[in-house]
Formats: sequence, C-alpha cells, structure tokens
Amino acid sequence: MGNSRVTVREIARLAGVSVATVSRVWNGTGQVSEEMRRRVLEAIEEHGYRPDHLGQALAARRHGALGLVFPGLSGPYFTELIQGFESEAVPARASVHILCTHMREDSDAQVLEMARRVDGIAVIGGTISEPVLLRLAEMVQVVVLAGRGTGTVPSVSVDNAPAMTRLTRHLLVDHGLRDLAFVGNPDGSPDISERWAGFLAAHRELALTPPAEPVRVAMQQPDGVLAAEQLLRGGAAPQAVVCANDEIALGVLVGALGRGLRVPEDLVITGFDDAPMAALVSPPLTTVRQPVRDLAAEAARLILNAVEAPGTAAPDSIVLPTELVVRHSCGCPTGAPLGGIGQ
Amino acid sequence: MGNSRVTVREIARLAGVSVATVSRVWNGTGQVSEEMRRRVLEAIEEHGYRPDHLGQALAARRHGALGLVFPGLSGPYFTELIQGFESEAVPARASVHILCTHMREDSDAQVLEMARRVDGIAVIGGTISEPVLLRLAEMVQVVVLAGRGTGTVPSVSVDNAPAMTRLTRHLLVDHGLRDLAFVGNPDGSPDISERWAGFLAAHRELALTPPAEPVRVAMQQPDGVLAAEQLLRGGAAPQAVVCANDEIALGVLVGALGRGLRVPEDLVITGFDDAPMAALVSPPLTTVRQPVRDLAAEAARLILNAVEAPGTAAPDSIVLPTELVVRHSCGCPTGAPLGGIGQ
DNA sequence: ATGGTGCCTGAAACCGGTTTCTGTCAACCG
DNA sequence: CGGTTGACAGAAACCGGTTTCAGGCACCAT
Repeated sequence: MGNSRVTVREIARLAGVSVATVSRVWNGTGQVSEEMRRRVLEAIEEHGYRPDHLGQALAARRHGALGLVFPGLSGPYFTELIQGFESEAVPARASVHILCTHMREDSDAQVLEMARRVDGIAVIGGTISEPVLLRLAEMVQVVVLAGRGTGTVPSVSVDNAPAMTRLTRHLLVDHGLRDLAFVGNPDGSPDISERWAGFLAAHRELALTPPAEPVRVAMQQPDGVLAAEQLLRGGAAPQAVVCANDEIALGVLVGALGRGLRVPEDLVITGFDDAPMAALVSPPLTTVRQPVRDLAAEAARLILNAVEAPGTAAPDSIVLPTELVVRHSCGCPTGAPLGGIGQ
Repeated sequence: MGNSRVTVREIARLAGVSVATVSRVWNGTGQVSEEMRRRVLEAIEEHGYRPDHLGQALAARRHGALGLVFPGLSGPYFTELIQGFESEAVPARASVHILCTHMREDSDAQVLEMARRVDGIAVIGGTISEPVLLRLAEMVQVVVLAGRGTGTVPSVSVDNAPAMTRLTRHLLVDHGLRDLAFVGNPDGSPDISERWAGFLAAHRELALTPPAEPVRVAMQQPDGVLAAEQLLRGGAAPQAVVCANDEIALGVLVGALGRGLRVPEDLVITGFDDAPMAALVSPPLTTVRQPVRDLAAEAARLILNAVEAPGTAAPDSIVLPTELVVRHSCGCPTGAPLGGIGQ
C-alpha cells in the first residue's frame, strides 16, 4: 500500500536477497533465477516500491529532464511550442522544465541554474545573450529554437526571410500595392528580425522604397490593436499592414474594423503563423504557415539524440519550410486557388 | 574555466581540506577558519565548481521542483496560470515541471511519474480522476487548481457560480433579456460546470426557464466561431450568448460580426476571465474578471509552505473573489458607471 | 579426479553531495 | 598545573539507487 518511503535495501531485506538482485529484477538487466525474481516482485508488489528518481538519476548521471526557456509566455505560438516539445520529451521519459525569463536581469543566473537540473535545454532565439548561451553549452546540450545557433550550438528555425519576401512580393506585384507598413519589433526576436529583412528584400528587388521603420510593438493581439490605432490615427494610413505574426494581425484587424474600415477594400492585412483563428475571421487572413509544433519537436529530438550519443558531433542546424497561405485579407478573392501566386 | 565534471572531493583534494569543509564553506554553515575558507573559495573559483543538483537533492531528500498538470495548453488562461505559478516557484529556487495530459489514456501513469520528480503538484481541476488524485496525494503535496479539492487535497479556485449568477441576472433583470444561450461544456472542467450552475441559478431565482442544454464546445476562440455558426444558423437565434470564457466570446463575436449582426443591438455577448482582448474589441466585452495569476501563485505558495513545514495540517481550500466587468457588449452604454449594477 | 565454462548471487564500490560524530588544540579559569 | 570550554577540522555514515567484481555452484569434457 504505502509507497514513497520504501527503498531498495528495504525490499532486499524483505525478499531475503541483495540490493543488486532487486535492481536487476526491477530493470530486467542481468540474469536472475525465477525463484529470486518471484520473491522480489512479491515484495515490490506488496510494498508498492518504486525506485527513487533521484537515486536513479544520480547513479545514471542523467536527469531525465529537458528544459525550455522562453522570454515570456504569450499566445498560441508558445503554447504550440511547449506542446510540440512535450510530445517528444514525454515518450522519451524526460520531464519538461520551463522557465520564463521575462527579461529579468537575474535571468542569466536562472538559466544557468536550470542547466544543473536537466540534460539539455532549448532556448527560444533572442532570449539570452550569446556569452551565456556558450557557457550553457559547456554544461548541457543546447539548441536554439527559432533563431540562429552559435558555432557549437545548433538551431532549429524556419525560413522566415524568404517566406516574408514571397508574401510581400505578392502584395507589391500581384496586388500592385505600394504603401506597406510592417508591424513588429525586429529587435524583439530573430524571427521578427528575419521577417523584417525579408520584407525589405522584397522592396529592394523591385527597386521600391520600403518604410524607414517598422511599427515596433509586442507580439500579442492587444498590441495589434494598439498598432492599428497608431497607424490609422493620422490621415496617412498605409494601403497594407504586414504583421510580424497572426496575433498582431488579428489585433490590427479588430482595430481596423472597429474604426469602420473595410478589409481588404480599404486596408490590406497579412499575418504570419497561420494560427487557428486566421482562417476563421472575416475576412480570412492571408498569412504564412509555419510548422511550430514540428519546430519544437525537432529541437527536443536533437537534444535527446545528443544526450543519448554524447560522442556524436554537434548536429547541423535545421531550417524547416513554410508555406504561403493566401486568403482574402490581402485582396485575393475568397477561395482563390493558390497556384501560381507569388512566384 | 571548466565546470561540470568537478566534484566536492576534487575541490577538497585541491584545497587540501576535507569534503565536509568544502560543503561548509559553500553553504555557509558551521564554523570555518578564515584560512580554510580562503583556500576552498580559491579552489572553487579556479575550477568553477558548482555542486551537483542531484547530489544535493538526494542528500536533502527534496527535489526543489514543482509540477503543474494541464489537460492541454490553450489560450491566455493557461499561459497566465503558468506564469503565476512560476512567479512564486522561481524565487523559492524551485523549478517548474509541466505536463499536458491531453486526456491520453496513459496520462495517469505520467502524472504518477511526475510525482517521483517533484515535491508538489498543482493539478488543474478535472484533469485527472479522483482515485489517481488521492494516490498522488500520498506521494507528494497536491493542490487542485481551479476545481474542488478532495478531503485531504486542498484547492484554489474562484467563486464561479456566484459570479455567473450576477452576470446572468444583469442580463435578465437590467436588460430584460429572456432568451439566453450558454456556450461551453460543463463536463469539460469544474470551472465551466460551476458557471453553468450559476447561469441556471439566476434563471431559477427569477422563475424563468433556462435553455435545456448548453452549446457544448471547447474553450478556444475557433470553438466560439463554431458555436456562433451553430447558434445563428437557424432562424431561432437567442437574444444573448453567455460564454464560458472570453476566448469563446471573442470567437462568437467574430462569427456574429461576420454574419453581419450588430453587437449588442442584434445580439448580446458576454465572456468570462477579462482577457486583455476583452477591453479592446468593438464592442468591448462585458465579462467577469478573475485573478488567474494570483490563483496559480496561491497554489504554488500552498505547496511550497506545505513542503517547508510538513507537519502542518492540510491547508484549507481557498476561494478568490471575482469582479463583474460591465462594458458595452451586454447593451450597457459604453463607459457606463459600474456602480449599482447587478445587485 | 581435474579443469573449464556459464549461470547466479551478493559484497562492495560508486554516483555527489550533507551531516553527524569524534577528536585536536588553544585559551581560559581556578 | 590540571581541567573545562569552545572553535575548528576531518573521518565516516548517510541519502537511494546501479554496477563491477569475485566467488559459489552445477555441469560437462578430458
């Protein structure tokens, strides 16, 4: 019945065997006679013995745990990341530790503290400084998630820049728009930085002048509403608002509709992520689909493999593909065929 | 320089002292002469020694970790929970493990597995069955978060039913509405169950007939869109849609606006949570504010205290207050004073 | 009878810390 | 001078597992 206080030695005593035998029976390693096995299993059963995780971990010099470090938790993007990460970790019997740095100044210490408790860590790009990242990497296996790695540190990310270039080109070329705004803070994360770069690149390749500055706001829906107010306040509203993610886009959409604008007739809006809501709002959102769950799952797999086979060279960085999803908010007719659009 | 491979005994050897002294110096316990302290600190500094967490935890018989168990991760509610929980755990030097059961059938085993790795667990109400909850409680400190406890298991929740009764009464009495629909699955979680109960109670106390059945959908924005389609499809649309949370409400709002309805003129919509977006949509959402972060922080505190002082009797269950937030989506004029409304 | 071979088993070492317990030594007191 | 006290240091036990290593034993071939 009872459970947590009973140890191997206790079980060994009760079964009249050595602790080695108990361990062998429990783990199914080595050779154990049928008689011994029966006696041990009986004692285990009767006292509800389960080996202490700390003891096991100490002996194995492995924590059986993976860490995930965020700047802060917000929106479907991060929840998807967590779940993708978990979907790989849990079957591998690794628990998932999470840490939100919130950009606190003691967050470096906290990340290093986490490193003492896990076998590997996935860090969301832009969350911690490079020196700390490197120190981390000499303690545990590290992967940068949604960002660029650093020499020894591999990364998993998506092809943000090309995707954003395709999307922007679609607006500039196929819809003939000229006055685009970009909403999102490129300094906030590598993802955004690359999307901003892709946005600029599309302008450059067409010899058009992009806006000098993005509208720098955070990544959540309310921030989009804020951005909409800022953009639509003066008379000089842009023709299109290219948003760094869907959440911002949904916020901008709410803000625009709230001011009586028609989308896409009066204002074109695009997002990034293809969040579940993107397809459901009116008008449905033109966006870029990225495999967020896969991204995190891939990161977890990378870490688990490296932990499993420590000798192996640091794995290469991985870039997952994205997909342009054209809906109605860019001005395309609803249900437009996707073929042949934007290159 | 190096770090992770160096142990107490190594440092002891290098400093020419015993391991006991190294431990005393590091922890600042006991009496150590200035000379010894200096030698030890020098060796520690030079080799970048940090005590192994597993060794410490094993000796202390404490993991220094807390667990958080979810059905699945979705929306701002859960991210707020995580962050509230973390805000208490991290300063207490406890790491946070998370587990999404996704209602998998092996989730019981996974929760029990988690119990071997943490000092205490907060379980979101309705996530695991009562027998498992009780088994869990004999292994570690357990708190039910947003749900009712079970005898020995304390809980932290909000006054869902009274709050929903107040909100419903506001619609029935102050706005004279008669045909209300409830969107949300009462079997999905104790929270929703209580809100549905509160909704029914308001009807009962006014001798009115509530709808026989709620519209059973999940808790995210897309589900609200779905519910809107379902409710508004036939000619028999209700006068008001009372949603189990803000996310559903925002989805219903999007769905309703998409069908050309005016809110609140043609359809009244209310939510629950007071999520950030609630105040920003048009019309702003009438809802109930609940202290989600505090809820989780309180749960973490409960666990930490219990772990700190194991002798103490199981703490009482805690019910945090909520607040009715009247905005425009219920039909009240924008910026209406809150005083004197709904009791 | 002797030696070799495999199968089982348990004592002991190990993982990396903390803590108790014993003992030394100097200072202080009568 | 002998005895008490207190500060300090280290040996060893402990936390709860796993794994190595050596030995006992049965069986078989020579």
